[in-house]
Amino acid sequence: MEDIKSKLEKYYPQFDEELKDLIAAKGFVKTFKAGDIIMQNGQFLKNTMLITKGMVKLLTEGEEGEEFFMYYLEPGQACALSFVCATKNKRSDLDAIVTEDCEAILLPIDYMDELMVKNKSWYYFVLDTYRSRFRELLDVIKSVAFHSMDERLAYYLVKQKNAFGSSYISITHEQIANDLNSSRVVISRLLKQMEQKQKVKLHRNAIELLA
Amino acid sequence: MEDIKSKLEKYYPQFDEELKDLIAAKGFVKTFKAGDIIMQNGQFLKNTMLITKGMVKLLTEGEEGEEFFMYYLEPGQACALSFVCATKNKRSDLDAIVTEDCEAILLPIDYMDELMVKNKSWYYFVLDTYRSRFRELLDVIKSVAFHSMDERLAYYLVKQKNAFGSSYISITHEQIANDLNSSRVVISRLLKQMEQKQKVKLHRNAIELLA
DNA sequence: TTTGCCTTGCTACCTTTGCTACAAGCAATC
DNA sequence: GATTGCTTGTAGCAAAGGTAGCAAGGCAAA
Repeated sequence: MEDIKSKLEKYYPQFDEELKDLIAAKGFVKTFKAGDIIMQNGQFLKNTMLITKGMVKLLTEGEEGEEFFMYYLEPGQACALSFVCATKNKRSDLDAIVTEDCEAILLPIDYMDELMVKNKSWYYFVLDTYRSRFRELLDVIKSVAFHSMDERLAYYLVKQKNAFGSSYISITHEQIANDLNSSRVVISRLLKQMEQKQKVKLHRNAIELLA
Repeated sequence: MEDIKSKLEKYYPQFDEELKDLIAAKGFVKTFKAGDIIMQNGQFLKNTMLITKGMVKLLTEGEEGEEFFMYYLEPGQACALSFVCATKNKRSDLDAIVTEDCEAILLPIDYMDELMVKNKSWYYFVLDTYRSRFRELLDVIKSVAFHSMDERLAYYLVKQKNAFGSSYISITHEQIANDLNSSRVVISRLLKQMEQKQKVKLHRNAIELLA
């Protein structure tokens, strides 16, 4: 239990003592391996998840199983969907896949309503999570609606760089194509052009962002 | 004041007595004309808006002023953005334009925090609004990410039909092109194809959805 | 009635994106 | 070192979507 509390102190310092104690008492830690699917379209959620380690990738699926990358969740962040769905026991709309071995504190959704009214720091946290996810979705919409593939690719690479904190991005062209719902050939083509413009340096299984 | 309360009873029946009384006491009614811009990108929000008449169109803007339609707000609905931005006094990300003369009850955002903790029916309303708007954004993303222009056009027309409750949609090709961030020629082309497939009947300044 | 504006239809043409196919390169394994 | 599989580079082609330009028709104000 003390274990949970120290994790909360590290990654969720904005929580007040009362909240941290409650989560430490009622929550539990769960770990996931890279590749695990921790949430799937259509599934019911029973817990709110507070990420404390690793990285989770959120994506949406098309009718024919196409994927479309939306955003990453890092330590200190929670899944907005788990709030949304929690309250009314609704199904989720997104898939969440672990990209780096991951650890999260799970809190049964039964406590949600009570916490929202009783604890101010939780209330602010939830609203903040909503706001940032809402914003994230808006950015996604803007990028697809207003930008062509080359711009989206550049935006995507920057997002990767920020998420993983390195200009050396380990990824294949194929994976990028999946995330952007494009095709491998197109991505390779555009990356070549970017390389000619000195924007990236291409390696096998990796891309280096220049400047 | 009684006026406000009867409007609330009609369009927001899920509110409990206490909440309706409070809104009646602290809120005020404001009317807007078609074409009015009631919220603009970058603007601070001072009030939460509960629509009681007319129709408001939410759209996002690209860097070069391109528009992109997202969804409509009807009586009984509130702007999720006004919740999001309210709490932390953040700027809005969307534009809201009145498409049909509109009336709304405005409630200063100062009451938001208090209401959330004190009033359950308000709390549920806010979460519900979040969920439906979140879903709406997800649908928008899916439609742009996975579907070609002809499918998006069909989806758009159905959305219009549902919003205005009529298969006879008063709109020009140019306006549709703006909403979908496409071009007039493309929309006219696709509409012609739809007409040949007996899916629509084209009129001047209007489109009739068949079946 | 005439004038002018807006809407729609249509043509020609270009760019972007996507698909198929194939070759070359790297890496791991036997 | 040969085999196998995954990744990347390229070429050729097709479809979708965007641009420019112009003509015709409707509608309304002068």
